[in-house]
Amino acid sequence: MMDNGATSTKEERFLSRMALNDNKAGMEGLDRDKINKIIMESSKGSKFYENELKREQQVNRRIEKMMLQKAQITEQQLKKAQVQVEKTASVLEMSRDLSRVIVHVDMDAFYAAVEMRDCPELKDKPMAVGSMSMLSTSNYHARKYGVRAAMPGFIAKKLCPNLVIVSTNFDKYRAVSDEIREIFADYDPHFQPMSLDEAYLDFTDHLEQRQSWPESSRTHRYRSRSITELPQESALEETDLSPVLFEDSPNSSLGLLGSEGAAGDAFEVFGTSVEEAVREMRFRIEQKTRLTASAGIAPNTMLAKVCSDKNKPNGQYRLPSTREAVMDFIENLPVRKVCGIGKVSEKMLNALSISTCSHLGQQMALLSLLFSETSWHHFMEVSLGLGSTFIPRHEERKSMSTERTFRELSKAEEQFSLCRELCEDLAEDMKKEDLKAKTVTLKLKNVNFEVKTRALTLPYAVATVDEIFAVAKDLLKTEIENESPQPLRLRLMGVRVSAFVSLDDKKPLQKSIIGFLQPGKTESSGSSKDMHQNLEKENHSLQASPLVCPPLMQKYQRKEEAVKSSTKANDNKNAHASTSGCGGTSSETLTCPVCFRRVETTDLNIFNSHIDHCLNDPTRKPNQSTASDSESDLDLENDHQESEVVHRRRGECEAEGEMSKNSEELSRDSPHEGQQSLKNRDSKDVTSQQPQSCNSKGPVLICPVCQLTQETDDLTVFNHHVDLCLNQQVLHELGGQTSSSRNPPAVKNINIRGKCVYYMKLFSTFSLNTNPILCTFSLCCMTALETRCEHNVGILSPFK
DNA sequence: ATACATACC
DNA sequence: TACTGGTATGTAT
Repeated sequence: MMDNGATSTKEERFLSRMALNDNKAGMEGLDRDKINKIIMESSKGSKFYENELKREQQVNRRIEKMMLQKAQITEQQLKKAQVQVEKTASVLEMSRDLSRVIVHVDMDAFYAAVEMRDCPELKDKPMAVGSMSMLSTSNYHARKYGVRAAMPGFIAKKLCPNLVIVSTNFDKYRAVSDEIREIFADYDPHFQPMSLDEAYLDFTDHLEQRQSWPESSRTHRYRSRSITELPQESALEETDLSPVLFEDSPNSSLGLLGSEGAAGDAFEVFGTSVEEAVREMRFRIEQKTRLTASAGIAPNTMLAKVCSDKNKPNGQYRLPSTREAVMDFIENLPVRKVCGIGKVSEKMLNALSISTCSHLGQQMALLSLLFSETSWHHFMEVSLGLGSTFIPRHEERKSMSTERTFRELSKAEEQFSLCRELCEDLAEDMKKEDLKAKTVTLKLKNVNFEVKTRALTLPYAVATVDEIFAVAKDLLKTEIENESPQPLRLRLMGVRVSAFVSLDDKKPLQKSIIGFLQPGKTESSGSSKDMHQNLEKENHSLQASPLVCPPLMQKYQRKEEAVKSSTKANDNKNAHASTSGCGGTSSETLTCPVCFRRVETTDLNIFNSHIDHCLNDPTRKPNQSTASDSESDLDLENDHQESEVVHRRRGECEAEGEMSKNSEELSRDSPHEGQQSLKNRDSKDVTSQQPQSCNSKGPVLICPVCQLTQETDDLTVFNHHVDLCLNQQVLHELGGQTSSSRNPPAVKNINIRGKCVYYMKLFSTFSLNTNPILCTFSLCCMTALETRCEHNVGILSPFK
């Protein structure tokens, strides 16, 4: 009886893992039960099935644990969590940025569409790209049968016996991808490709310019059919493939359309609205490639991604940039649609009766108690309809790997030679990108589909076949020995390298910080380009997450970029300052990133004290100091060093909004750990925060942003104040016109903060253990940085 | 740092 | 017959 019960539960739960995923476009209204039955019948008893079952049970245990935890939560805890969550929400809310226009473009059934285009026979047949073992994608016809990506071909065949399976032609897809990317670049030169067929674009700048474009610049011709390589089918194809016009287009210029028959001369004029611009882009894609794309338009990437799916295929959807529209949109959005919430997260959330984003918002307090900080922060952003409002430039790669699946391989000898082959392939790939890595990971999957990884990090970097194989071989050998006298029965082997070091020098980091703080040194120790690269690298080691960049700092980036040109214009002056000013003798001094004065020491501890002082002393702020000429030069010089590197870097990730957010949440959300230890670590500095002038009664802290004293010694409260203050200042500053000389304080403060943050960043990189804490605010920055570095963030998503 | 899990295309 | 491959990141130890 018990057995029975357990078995039936097993089966039932198993379904959720194994069953058809019909949340993709083109899969609505299918006979799920029938499809699932076929899938089950095809899978049952296989090793794969058994393994999936095992994993499913693991997830179930995880859920049970979570439910147990949930049961132990008291009303009081929940209430307290609710307060925290609401506070965090209000801070997040303040950072909402609806000013950007983000577009997510996604080709429709990409590989399948390419194959259909090139083989008209396939046009009205259900087809898929891949193999009997695995499909990459299927056309919409096949989707009606439940055939979809990531399904093995042999099961797909059972669902749809007439299915035609075409093998992949990656070179072709890459070529098409290059074509569409050319078009993307016209709308956003910094667009971010997510795969061959998908990209995020920031349309904001394009739209601004577009307003003043003449019609001629917005006019695009239909593909000239007489030149088409496939003349006889092209007429058919055109009607077939080109539902270019959409009812939703606001000012559709139907009247200008050429007749269907007339080749060559037909053209269309597109308007200046977002919809028109995106429609134009999709039109051009189709004319150029004879393939269709779908797009989503929204104020951030997370939403844009969801929107692009909404009217797929060959459609687009715009989510207006108002809070109301966003919240309405989110309301009934299934959590599974959100990038970053997959099968498992969905199941866990479902167990808590959460299936839509509005549920997510309603249950935040609970979620904050049951999930990790990163997770619930992500949930929180999702529930508020927040996401990344800028397109992060592509980060340097963090790993490279190659793996192969094969029929059972049990002989050690063969395993070693396969391992070597993999290393050869990998070394070749590494060479193409000039990479050297310190970590080698071996991946093994046995015939029961159990996956194992074994890694080793070396004190040096490797790049050649022999070097990599030497490590991989050892790892493999250990595994074989562990299993002996049984052989390892493998079905997959893979080798991955990670922890890359930059090929040129890879100097000790300590040197770089000195270099950075010694303006003259840039010139003397190498070209500024080298410096740039060094810093860039260090930067990358810190760039935890390319995904979620908070709105505020994103703004900085754009701002800094705007400033960059003017900074560059000062290059002459800078060069002058650093050579004639103090270039040669600066090896004994460091430049304070707060006051920009030289500090005559090379002792970082002393220097650190100076900065402590500076941060707490308003008169040291450059905008208030009596900026003599020489100081201005220093200032510029400093900027010169930073212009290329720091400014970009700032924008990239160490977003200030994120910092305040992180620190804010960190300090409150993990009272046991974060806040407590922070406070302990900081107690001395809190005291030092107290203004010398005001050594009065109650505890007082000075806000580094508004400079006003805050009558509290509660770091959480103070922290919150600083966050609010910062947000307000930044928003105000950015909301207003260009920073006229009328309004320097805010700007200056921001800059100071930027440098301060950067400074902290360096320090956290170099693990300077002595006096790492400069002041409460810096601590927040630093903590936030550390948090970032350790936990990364995602997404926003997609990604955040 | 390592291992394993989740997610995305 | 037959359930991928590549990359990044989150979670746990």
